[in-house]
Amino acid sequence: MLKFSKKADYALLSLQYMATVQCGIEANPRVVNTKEIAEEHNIPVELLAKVLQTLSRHQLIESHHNGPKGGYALGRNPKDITLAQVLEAIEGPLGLTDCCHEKNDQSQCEQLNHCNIRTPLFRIQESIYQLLNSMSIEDLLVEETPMIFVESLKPQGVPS
Amino acid sequence: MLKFSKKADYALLSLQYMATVQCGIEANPRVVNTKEIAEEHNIPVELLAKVLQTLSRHQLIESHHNGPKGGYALGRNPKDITLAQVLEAIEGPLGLTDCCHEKNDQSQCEQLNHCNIRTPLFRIQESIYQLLNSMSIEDLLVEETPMIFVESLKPQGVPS
DNA sequence: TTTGCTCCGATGGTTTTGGTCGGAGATTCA
DNA sequence: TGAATCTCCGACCAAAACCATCGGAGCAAA
Repeated sequence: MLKFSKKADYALLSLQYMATVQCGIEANPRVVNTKEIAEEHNIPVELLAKVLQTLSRHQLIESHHNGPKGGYALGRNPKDITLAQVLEAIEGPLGLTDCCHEKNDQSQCEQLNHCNIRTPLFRIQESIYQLLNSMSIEDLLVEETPMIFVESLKPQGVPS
Repeated sequence: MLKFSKKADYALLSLQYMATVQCGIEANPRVVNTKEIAEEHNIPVELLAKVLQTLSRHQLIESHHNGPKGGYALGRNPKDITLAQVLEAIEGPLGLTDCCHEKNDQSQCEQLNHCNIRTPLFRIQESIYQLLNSMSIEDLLVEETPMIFVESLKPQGVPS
């Protein structure tokens, strides 16, 4: 359950790779192209191209179409690119249920006219979003990422 | 992104409903049948039946096949049924990435032989699991539920 | 001018999901 | 006993999402 799409995986891998190239040992801000990332991680080139295009369209990376030396580079500091932004760009807004982001007021959700679980689920969703928004691409670089602390939604603790 | 399946929604709705019936105003532990839940929430009966069967198979609810007065009832205290258990029963184990629960050691994931994002993602996944495991069916009740009076013991018509 | 890149749209195949159907077994009630 | 009603199980189909591919246009550097 709650699986990322492969596109999302590819996006995260690419961003992590670009971050290591730009902020890693070699200090020169190099531009990487699609083929390089694809071969590095064994990803279909055409699909990865679409992923990178999407990221570029959302200003998460910058495209340098400079002919043979063109490619992509991070648009911001890795610290300023959160996982929530990446996933939202690739997979759309976070929504555990269908009735989350209804365009109109009570347009749909006609199936669950007696829906009593909306509010608790919204709270869970909000917590997950905070979680994803608290981690950035920079956090993917360090070997041992610090443990994430998530406050329990329940007032009192639970025996787990 | 990260959307629950409709089956999962139906499962949560059903469990919440059964909890209100059993632990609500009327103290008699009544058994509810599939049709009642389906009509209450406007869910296809056959699909809901499958969901309830799955929940029963995972011991989250108990089936009472007592002929015309048969049905389902919660198998445990609502406090002891966590959302993680429900979702895991319906949608399978939690796994953000494909390489999460590989059977063998390094069987698959040949695509991402240079995968550097595994560890951070595992931590996120663990946090989400803790989150889902910290909430129970009981927590779905405490909301300001719009008085789902169970006066509709014999649901006749769909309330528009 | 040629090469190699980004970019965009369209398309096909595969998997997942939502939903349906029919039937077997068990129990209650008349 | 027989009819009705329920759980239970497996198979099946249609729609949607997803993965992947292809072709082509535009642009900048060599």
